[in-house]
Amino acid sequence: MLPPLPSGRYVLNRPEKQSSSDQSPLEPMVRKLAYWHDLDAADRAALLALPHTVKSLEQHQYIVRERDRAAYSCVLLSGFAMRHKIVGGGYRQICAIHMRGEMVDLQNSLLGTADHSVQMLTPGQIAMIPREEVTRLAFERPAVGKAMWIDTLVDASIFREWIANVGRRDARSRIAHVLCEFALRLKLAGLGEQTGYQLPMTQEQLGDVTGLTSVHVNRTLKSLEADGLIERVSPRSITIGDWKKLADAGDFDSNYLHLREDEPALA
Amino acid sequence: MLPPLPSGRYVLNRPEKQSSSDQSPLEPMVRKLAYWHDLDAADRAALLALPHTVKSLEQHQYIVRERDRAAYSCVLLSGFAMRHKIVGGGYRQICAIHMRGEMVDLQNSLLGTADHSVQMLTPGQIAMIPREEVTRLAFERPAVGKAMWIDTLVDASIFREWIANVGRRDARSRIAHVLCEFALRLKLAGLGEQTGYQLPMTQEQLGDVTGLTSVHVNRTLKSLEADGLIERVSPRSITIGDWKKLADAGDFDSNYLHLREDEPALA
DNA sequence: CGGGAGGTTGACAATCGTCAATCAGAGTGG
DNA sequence: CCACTCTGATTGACGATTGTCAACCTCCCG
Repeated sequence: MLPPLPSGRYVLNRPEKQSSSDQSPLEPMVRKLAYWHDLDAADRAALLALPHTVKSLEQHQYIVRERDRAAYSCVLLSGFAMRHKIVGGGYRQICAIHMRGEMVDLQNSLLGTADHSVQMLTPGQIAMIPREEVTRLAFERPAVGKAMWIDTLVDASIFREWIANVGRRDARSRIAHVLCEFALRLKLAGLGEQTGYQLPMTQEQLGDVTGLTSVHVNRTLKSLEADGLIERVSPRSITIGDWKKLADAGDFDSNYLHLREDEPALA
Repeated sequence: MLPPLPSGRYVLNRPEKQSSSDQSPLEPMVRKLAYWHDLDAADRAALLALPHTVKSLEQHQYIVRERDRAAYSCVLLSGFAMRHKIVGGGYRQICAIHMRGEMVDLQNSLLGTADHSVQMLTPGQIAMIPREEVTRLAFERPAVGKAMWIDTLVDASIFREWIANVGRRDARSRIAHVLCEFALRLKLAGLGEQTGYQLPMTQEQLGDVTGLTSVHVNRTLKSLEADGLIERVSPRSITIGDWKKLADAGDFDSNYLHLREDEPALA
């Protein structure tokens, strides 16, 4: 028996009645996986046929809490989420930002207990898939399994880059670097342009991403703006005036995102 | 055709002649994978039967270089290795330390080009396995595949902890934290005790792990020693006098290592 | 005995955090 | 329509952790 679902509003889906339609809520996940590895029609159909429950979440609502034993794998359908850890003294470190189509806890479903929390940054929706269904499919269909494996490896590559970012870059470079990363990832998810986008987080959260205080984030953003690398008409809107200058300031090289070579974003 | 092997001294192995012996160089890898997921006799035999070439490496020799296209998956048989990234300004960040039995580039074998370098910290030996052999086995034998997948997920969990370590802890906590992590991991690999071990790196490298300068690492170690949390008879030897005090100082909770519950190291 | 790598120490500088006040905008209720 | 409130952004003054520079020491090895 699966444990009871967390509280919230639910929309039941009957995948067998809509799996052939591209309106399935799981469609963004298929698109993301197919980006990493070729999936044939049967692979895609099997993914769309995964039993799932769609749930609407409010801002700040938890998807996974540290030390949970997750029974579901969750796919983010809309909105933004973050992974974070709380360290001694009550400080928080955000170690990943997730957006539409990303599988939010493949990690927690194969491992026993969650080693960190996942929380909504904005309101949004998730699809909950029983964890055994995901692992079963991964081994029944090698193409699907490889795509998922690659997906976890790319996540790990981003973790490594973030270690370098908070470990060895100064505040200005850290901020510039994450602004570049977000530009490319939002564009890939169809949620923004490389030349500008809406930041889905506060300056305090940006501080928790970069290991800085919100005060210093604020000063650094202002300095980047003063030097003409970015523009901000409202606090959350980022316009990248000169990509090359921002990428230089952030020591940014998109290699670690493992984008496909036909991706024109590498400039 | 596989690309030519890098230069170095080689020892050819004939796995079919020794796969039933526990003297196979791949034995430490099997032990590590079996720690994550039950492997039956056939799984173990299939792992030991993987074609491989043993190679001796000197200190500082590279296993993988950033932007390489790796054709082999490497298993560390002896010695220590590190993953690192070079950031602008020539600073280096070490993002992982590896020891006996660990698979050093599952990441780089499924992904195209390496996003970081892997380099020997000490002299040692690796086994090189053609990458298709590894992925083939992972999907032919689900238990092996799951063990490998879990292995990459635990690596990712450690990356996340290191993001939090360099992002949100002060120098004293960072150093204490890595000293605790090394104690447990060295013990698990049978290379040390939880109460003390030989650190396989210089203070400068410890600085590259923690995002500090070697000077500050030195002062911090001295301070930990002055407070009785550790002892050092020689610069590289670490004796942990009071595990609880060191773990407290380092805000250390072994949950993220995903050790088995029967592991007595959790104290 | 000489050379080199790594460890140790001190003086000083700089980045970044802390504290605290103020400001701006969105939503709410009267 | 207008206080009122709350969250997040902005700014300044000051302090502290950590980096930089430079010297010296210690040990190992040829």
